[in-house]
Amino acid sequence: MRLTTKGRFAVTAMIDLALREHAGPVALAAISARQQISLSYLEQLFGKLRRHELVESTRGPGGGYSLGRKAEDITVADIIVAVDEAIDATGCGGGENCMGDDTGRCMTHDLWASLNAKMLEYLNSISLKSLVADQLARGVSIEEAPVKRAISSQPVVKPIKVTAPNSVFALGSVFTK
Amino acid sequence: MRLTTKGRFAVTAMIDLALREHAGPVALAAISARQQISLSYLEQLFGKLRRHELVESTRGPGGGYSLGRKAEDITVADIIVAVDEAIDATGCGGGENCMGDDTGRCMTHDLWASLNAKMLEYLNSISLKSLVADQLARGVSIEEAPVKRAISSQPVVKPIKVTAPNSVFALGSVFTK
DNA sequence: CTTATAATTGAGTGAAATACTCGGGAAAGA
DNA sequence: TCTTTCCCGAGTATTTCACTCAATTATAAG
Repeated sequence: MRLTTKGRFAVTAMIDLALREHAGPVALAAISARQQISLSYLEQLFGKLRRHELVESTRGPGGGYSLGRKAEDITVADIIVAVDEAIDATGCGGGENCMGDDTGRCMTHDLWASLNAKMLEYLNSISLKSLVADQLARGVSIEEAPVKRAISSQPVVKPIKVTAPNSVFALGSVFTK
Repeated sequence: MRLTTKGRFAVTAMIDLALREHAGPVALAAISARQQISLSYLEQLFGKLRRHELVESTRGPGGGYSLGRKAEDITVADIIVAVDEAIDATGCGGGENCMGDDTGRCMTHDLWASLNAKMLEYLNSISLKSLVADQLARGVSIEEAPVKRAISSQPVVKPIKVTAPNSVFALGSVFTK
């Protein structure tokens, strides 16, 4: 597994969805507006989420997405894995000898595998429901999105683009070398 | 903080160094040969490790690198942070409002901050000394590196290049958006 | 002093992934 | 039919990663 801004967006979008799906499907356009995530990008993310059965789609007017199962049965790890397409977590593959030594496994194999397990365990311990509860506790308005200032509906301040991964975590997985 | 193959190489190299520094400085060329890491790349990594005082250098013939402090006082987190240049771990910066909602912090702020803390805590709990002990227990030979096969000293099998990050973990940090 | 060794520095490079956009299409309700 | 909304594949710009190359400085041995 791996965590990028893509995963962060996905989790954010899923929280947004979970917060308002009680009144029927939520359209991506609405999430896009509220969370300031590009619609096209959201479509891409929700395509993956749907294929992993984390959400269900309803087409046509009044349509949108709803959760594929109960919020308490969806974990952060589920979401991340869905959008970031988990890669072989163990790293350096089973048989390959990934180092200069003559021992079978590389010196850091256990270390990374263990770290990976820890992360997964943690992210798996957090359900979407608990994240939603956090938001409610903090008092987010489930109602309509905070409408944009009237006059210049599109503020001149252009959104700062983050093209790069600007990652906090990124750990080698396909340990070819 | 973030974890890439760069960090993995650094940890591997540090283990190698810790394993053999008892007999004086270890040259990068030796580590390069044993761990199959490009010398130029190691130079880059050790430049950073030195600036973070994790290693000390000795120039000239017979020179090389030695640990900057005791192996039990160097953690995996120290090494990762040194080479991957920790970026603001909290993400989405203190004052910036990083979302469409009107609450101060973004909906996932606490989540990532917490995950980051967990990882750091874990990586900080593992000392270089313990990694070295693991290797010794597994029976690595501290003696000379397994010398390359005589005839074709450079095997025709060219090392598989891993240009990409091939990351397991990568989480947004500079949450500009 | 000379020479070889080894660290030190800085700039540069290719590939690949990330973070998107774009455009057309297909289902479903009004 | 017309609009809304999901659906999907292709394309693109920027960045980072992983790594190389060239030149320099410091030190010890001869």
